[in-house]
Amino acid sequence: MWTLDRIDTLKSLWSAGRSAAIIACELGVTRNAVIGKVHRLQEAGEFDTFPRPPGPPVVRLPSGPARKAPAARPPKPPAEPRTKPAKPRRATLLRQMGMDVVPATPAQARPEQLAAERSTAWTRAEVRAPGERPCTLIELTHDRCRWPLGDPAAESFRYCGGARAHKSYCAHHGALAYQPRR
DNA sequence: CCCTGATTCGC
DNA sequence: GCGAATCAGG
Repeated sequence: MWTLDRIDTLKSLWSAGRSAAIIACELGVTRNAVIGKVHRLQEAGEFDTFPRPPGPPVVRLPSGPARKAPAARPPKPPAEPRTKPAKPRRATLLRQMGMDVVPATPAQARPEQLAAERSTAWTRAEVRAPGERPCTLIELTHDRCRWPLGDPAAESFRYCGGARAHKSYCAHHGALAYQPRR
């Protein structure tokens, strides 16, 4: 069911450049459900202030070197006919959500990956806002600021959680998010 | 084959 | 309104 909270989460994650598959995993629905809802919100004019920013997604997958192919494989037995279409594997979706994407030590991080992370909007959220009460997605209710803090792929990722004042944000972050045309 | 969003249309 | 199935593409 698309509650107000879930719609806000959808808008927040979609606007942050997260893919439909990732948002779907977060909300416990399918990718089609997410895409369909986004389209309906746009149709209803509800997404005017939540455009998907142009450019590549905020969280990028490493395009990494190809895995080594196994030397030889025994011939596969003919597959059983499927009764149901295959669902996307959860492991794949989790991998997409950023798990295992960042190497254990910074020294092992590939330069292009670090560059991609530096260029994301998330690194702008270093400044502490007044009234900030960092919270997880689960704790993020409708009346709390949805400004993202830190790397969404990291365990430490939080939302601002301050009192909602302007659109989806507290007064401080609302002023950052919505600036008058200069 | 991995993935992406877009569209249609029965429910 | 919802979202599975399908489509079109990287």
